[in-house]
Amino acid sequence: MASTPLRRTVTRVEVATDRGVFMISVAAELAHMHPQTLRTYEARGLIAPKRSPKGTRLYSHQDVERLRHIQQMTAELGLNLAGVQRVLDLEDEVHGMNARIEKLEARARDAETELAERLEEVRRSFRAELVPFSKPRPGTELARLADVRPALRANRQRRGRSER
Amino acid sequence: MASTPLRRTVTRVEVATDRGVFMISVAAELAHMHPQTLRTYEARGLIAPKRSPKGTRLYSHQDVERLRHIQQMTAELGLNLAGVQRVLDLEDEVHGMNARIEKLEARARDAETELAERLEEVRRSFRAELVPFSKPRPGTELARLADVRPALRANRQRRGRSER
DNA sequence: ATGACAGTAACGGGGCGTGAAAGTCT
DNA sequence: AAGACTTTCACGCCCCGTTACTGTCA
Repeated sequence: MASTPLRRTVTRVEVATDRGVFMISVAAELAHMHPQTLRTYEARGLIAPKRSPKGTRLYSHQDVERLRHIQQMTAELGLNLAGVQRVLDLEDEVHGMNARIEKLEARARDAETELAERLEEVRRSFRAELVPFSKPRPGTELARLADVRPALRANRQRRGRSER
Repeated sequence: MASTPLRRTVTRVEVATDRGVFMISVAAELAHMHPQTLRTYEARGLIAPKRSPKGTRLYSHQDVERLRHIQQMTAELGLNLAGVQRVLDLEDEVHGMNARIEKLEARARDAETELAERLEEVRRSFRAELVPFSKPRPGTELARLADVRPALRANRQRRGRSER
């Protein structure tokens, strides 16, 4: 039986982050916690692992991440579980608002460039269809239409005042 | 000594909300706390009352509000002080973000109505100076210029897709 | 001299992590 | 039969609100 020495190999597996794959002992070790602590957290509603058909808890990658986050709050910052619960709620809220802000910023930016583009387009069409045309008499609507940039500038200033 | 019976009267005073006016015993009573608890909170950095020239703590109306808020978190929700600290920070953040969202929403709304107004104005000027004018031939730039609303509508839809 | 302030220190109840005991399933 | 899961319960540490003691000032 001169067996070849055992060799430790490394494998890589693709798993959905919300798929329950770790049993409680593994999840506890990954999160540096006591298994019983994980059960307590579940009873408190801080975490909700899936269950196997046999009833054993199955923790997903996301669950482990959450556990680590909780561990950091309790061990390093000294929060109790009531505090953890509240903080998790607030952090969710903050993330939601951040996403909202991103979208609003993009929308505001779009609307402004849209405005500039549209006016530019109008100006171009105007010229294309009426050329050749003599320079509009100063002070007329046509004169203003011939160059819309001053309006845009005034526009930006007006908004700038009410901001930040 | 047939003194007239004492009569309790009510007075009203205007005071800046950040002006230190309550000594510790009063502030403690207003917040339903023990005076010593207030000193502990100050040592923990949860509250920062002003000081009189003699060194006695002076709590403002805002301070009392904050104390009540802390009291509600510890007594009703069961947070410990570490949790309170973190929650207060997060709540500040949420308030700041809320203000930011308000401004962004107003700005986006302005930009959109601005766009509509500007185009409408262009259209009106156009008509005013060129009337009487025959109906533009369909498919020409002039036909599109004569009514800008379809462009606006398409515009809104395009933005709508990338939203919420 | 009384009373409210200041600070430091000790008691005590409750939260929570850990460990043990007992049952079930493979 | 051994081992890992399940639940329930008890021990013990630590946080923190309260109380008590002492000193200072008006």
